[in-house]
Amino acid sequence: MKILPQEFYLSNPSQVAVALLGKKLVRKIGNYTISGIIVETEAYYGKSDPASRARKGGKLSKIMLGPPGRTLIYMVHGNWLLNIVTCPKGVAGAVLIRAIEPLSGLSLMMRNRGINDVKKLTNGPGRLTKALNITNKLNNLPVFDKKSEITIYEGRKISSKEIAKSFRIGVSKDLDTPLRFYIKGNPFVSRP
DNA sequence: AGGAAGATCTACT
DNA sequence: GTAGATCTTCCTA
Repeated sequence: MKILPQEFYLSNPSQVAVALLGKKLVRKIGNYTISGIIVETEAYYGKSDPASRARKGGKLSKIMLGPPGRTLIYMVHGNWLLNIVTCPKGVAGAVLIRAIEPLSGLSLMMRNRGINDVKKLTNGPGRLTKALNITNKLNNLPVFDKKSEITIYEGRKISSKEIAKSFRIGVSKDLDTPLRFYIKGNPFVSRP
């Protein structure tokens, strides 16, 4: 299976968010591998976006302004959230991975989460980072590099008919445009 | 040094 | 459906 090149992440956040649906997220831990299909994403912009962390400045906005195709990880309400940086260097943008459909490494995920219910394993941004054991140590890693602990590969082709969109979830101030995208009818999305 | 906010989760009714 | 726990980062004094 082919790894996605860095150019894949050059375009604007909402385009990349749609394109990431159906792709395969791979997490390597030592000799073990956990993988899943991305089924739900959200797009975030720069300072024009009231919900974006780039607005506050600091270390995170530096990563967001950096080159695309890198991980951006940070904590909210005691949960780590996984994002991928988009847009060329100098432009702020990111895509939040909200949910995946587990493919392999199920038993390891269950151990990390402490539950046995597969449907609740990765159907939320904080849940999936716990299942994949993602922390801020993995910040700023290139996901287009085979050697990284987090990588994204070509997955299943998704037709535009299968894609649904809505407003973002949990944000205090949203924009006028729907920026959340998910695969219609998939049981692993956080909210139908 | 202290405090508040925040793109959430779980448990309980 | 709602309440409370959660913890890192950034802002202010």
